[in-house]
Amino acid sequence: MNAQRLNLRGDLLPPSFYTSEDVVQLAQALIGKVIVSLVDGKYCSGRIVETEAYRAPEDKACHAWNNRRTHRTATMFEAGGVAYIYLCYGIHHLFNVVTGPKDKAHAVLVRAIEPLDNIPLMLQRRNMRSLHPNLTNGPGKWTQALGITTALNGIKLYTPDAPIQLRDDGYTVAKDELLTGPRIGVDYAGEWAKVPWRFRLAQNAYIGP
DNA sequence: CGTCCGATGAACT
DNA sequence: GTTCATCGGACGT
Repeated sequence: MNAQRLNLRGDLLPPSFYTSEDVVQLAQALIGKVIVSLVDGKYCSGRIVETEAYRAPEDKACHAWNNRRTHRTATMFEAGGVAYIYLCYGIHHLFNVVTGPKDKAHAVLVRAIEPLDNIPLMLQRRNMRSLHPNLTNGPGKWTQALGITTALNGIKLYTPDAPIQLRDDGYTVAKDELLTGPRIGVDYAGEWAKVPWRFRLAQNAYIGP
């Protein structure tokens, strides 16, 4: 699909956006950015409203904790700007933005988006009849709505014809609109379960509680 | 090879 | 509040 002809909203984030070693700051910077899906020749998009930062080697909640390199975690060690997508509970495809330089296993989990373009397509993929927050208000829900699966693990997010793209349409987030708290579902990680690395856009209908 | 279990979601009571 | 679908990864044997 030709991304130019589609007149996608905003500007593609350049590779330099992803190079910072401060994954916690990048998790905040990604709030408000647009994620575009061009899967199966169809276009849809949404605005990122909830993220979490994961940072190997020290972060015990990170799959690459202690710099564990396996077939699954290999993608996290690549240079920033690629997708790390893995299967959770055998059902859900969870999407992360890999950040930082090569061999630093840092990533931002996108937990929720606000739907923007082609909502009928998202409803169809989710087997829903009408717009409701549970269309895209969870990490396994929004990926289903956008047609994202592990088949796209490792793709570059910054090329103009990529099936998943991150874009900046000028939307800005004020400091007092950014909610901060501990990450979800990582109780096994001891002290690392408590670090405030989860970020949400305040007052948005698609964020989790 | 066997077992355990997860960065979840949906359908229950 | 609870249960469970469903499967690849991780790890021990």
